[in-house]
Amino acid sequence: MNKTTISDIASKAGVSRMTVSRVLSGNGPVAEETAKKIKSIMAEMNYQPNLIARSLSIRKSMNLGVLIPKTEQLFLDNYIAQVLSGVSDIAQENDYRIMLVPVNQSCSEKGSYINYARSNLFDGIILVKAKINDPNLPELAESGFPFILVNYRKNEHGYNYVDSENVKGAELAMEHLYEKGHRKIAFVEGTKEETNSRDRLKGYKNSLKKFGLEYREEYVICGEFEKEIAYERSESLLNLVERPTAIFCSDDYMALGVIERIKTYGLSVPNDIAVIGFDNIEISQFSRPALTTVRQPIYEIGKTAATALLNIIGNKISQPVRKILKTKLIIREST
Amino acid sequence: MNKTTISDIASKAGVSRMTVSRVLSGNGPVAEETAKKIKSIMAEMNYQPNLIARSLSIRKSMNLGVLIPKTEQLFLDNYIAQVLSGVSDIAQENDYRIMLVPVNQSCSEKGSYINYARSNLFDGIILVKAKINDPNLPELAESGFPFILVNYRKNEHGYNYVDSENVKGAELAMEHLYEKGHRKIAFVEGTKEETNSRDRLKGYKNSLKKFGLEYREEYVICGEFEKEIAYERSESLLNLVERPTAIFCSDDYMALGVIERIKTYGLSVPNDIAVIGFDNIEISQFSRPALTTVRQPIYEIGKTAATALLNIIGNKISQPVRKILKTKLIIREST
DNA sequence: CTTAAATATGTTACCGATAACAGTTATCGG
DNA sequence: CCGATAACTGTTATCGGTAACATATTTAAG
Repeated sequence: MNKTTISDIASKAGVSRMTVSRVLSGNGPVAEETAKKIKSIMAEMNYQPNLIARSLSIRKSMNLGVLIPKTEQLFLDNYIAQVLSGVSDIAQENDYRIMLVPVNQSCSEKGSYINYARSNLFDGIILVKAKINDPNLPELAESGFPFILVNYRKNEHGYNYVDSENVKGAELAMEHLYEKGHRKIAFVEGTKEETNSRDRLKGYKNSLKKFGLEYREEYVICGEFEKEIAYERSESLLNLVERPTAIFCSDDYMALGVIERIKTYGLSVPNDIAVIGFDNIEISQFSRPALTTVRQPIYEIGKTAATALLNIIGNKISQPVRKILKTKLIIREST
Repeated sequence: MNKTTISDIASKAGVSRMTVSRVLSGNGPVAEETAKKIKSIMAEMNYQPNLIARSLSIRKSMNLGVLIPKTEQLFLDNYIAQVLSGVSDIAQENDYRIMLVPVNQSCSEKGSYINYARSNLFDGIILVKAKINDPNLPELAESGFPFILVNYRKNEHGYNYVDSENVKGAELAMEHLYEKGHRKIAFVEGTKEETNSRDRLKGYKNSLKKFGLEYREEYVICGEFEKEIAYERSESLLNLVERPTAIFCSDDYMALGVIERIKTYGLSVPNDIAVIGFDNIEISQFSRPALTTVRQPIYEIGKTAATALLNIIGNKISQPVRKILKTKLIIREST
């Protein structure tokens, strides 16, 4: 399969490569007759421009890099899948392509993905679920390379982000539990390394204060945003003498793990213990009991991030992008 | 952010660009001292090679294109997410990158994605869930461009594929239903345009014959592999005078839709009607009742496809790739 | 009818890397 | 001590496009 190049077309049409290039791009005048001839030759020879060569020439890759923390079976994470859907839709509308880059969780290695910015592979980067102590971030921000954070909030110079109302979302969840009569409410943290996890904890604490409830250390455990870990560690909550009557989990996956563990104790959700999640992933409506949760508009977050990134790339924006999307309580059966 | 190029490094080090290139690739001899100096300058200047330029030069993009049928919220499809996970893992191991390309369902437009093959963007293509009458396929096969089909079987010259045992998988499901005592078994087809859907239908028919059961047209409906459509159309099954006692669905999403519909009739699954799915997507274990289904090793399919594709690209393989992975019955509560 | 502007096309250089070939110097065996 | 080989480095051309400038031909305006 030897590719047809612009030179092949040019020589067959008896014109210079430049004339062919003009037909391709539509810029610059070409005689109607010439253009017609060139077009027919292109069709006949199945010509497709070499996009790599074009990228090199115009100094734009027409690619967006989507960097996601590398985990096992990457895309099974429904959250990431939804973000990707949003990004993909916007990219397509703008003739951009998407390149997936799983980056190592252990973000300690410096220069691990800042190098992608320097590799000319992407015109911009979408960083999903960045970690708070990620040493690449300051470097990236300083470099001026177009990038945007998804679900990571940082109000410093050079940072752009799209996030959802995590603090308020957590408060919504807590209000709901409080109204249901719960006073002993435990909290399952995600990872301490992500801003949205911290924000949800903050919302939890805010609410306790507001309702005049005591903050108890033994009521807070860390589930690392993983179902299995939440399953394991929730044991400590269930063994407490003053067992909580409700458990607020920082994400749905952990909520599912916690519910599973509660069942092993022969306890019922929500009668013995109510459980609420966060995110509203696809499964939450199918699990049993169906999960009460706080909806994040994840697909919209992806769309918003991609749109903003394209604006940054196109220099259509001067101010930093800092968007916070609304969350919403979705009441089902687990509370 | 002006990128440092190989020329910058070369002139700063007082050598030719070629020497720098040799240090980069590790091919060709470079004096230890020179190499050291060049490396330190590269580090100092934050040099990263322009991968676009390199691609043009070596005539390899180091990208795999993953073409998936464009649907709403693309990546929510758990099947695609699992394939992607597998592909991504293998790609990473081999320093390849993944580019996602949603392609229009209406595959009628000729040349829609064959052009990707000619654009030099990819070294190979993974085609997920191709349609039977896709006019691009023969053209692609003829072109000799490296590609592999996932869940599409076609034993013709130029076609490579990875699929699972769909016929046998369907027979496993039918056996299970038969053993459970069911004699009136309905079938919900996926789309007639995919080979795996046809294969499952074939397995259904095979089993009917084997068990001496009559094939009834009114027992077969088409759900287009969509939960909502299956929900709608399953009505016709439930309204039959001789209502089926079991419904075999070509995929899990449709099974979920069917179960939902059965519930609206005030009937119970599995007591009144048993339902079995296909795929074993993530949700199937969470739904209620938990879904009995036929597991496809989707993640492995992705891995296998990517591995094979890389072999084809590297010319390490001369024979067509035709792999069929095993399916397995997973019994839960819906039967 | 002349000149300026618009149209149509070509030339040269360049994007940033690598391949192929060509020197030059150092090393080694006989 | 000399020729041969290996080690090191450079030169030139090329991948397939596009930008900037130059030139030739029309067309329009005065």
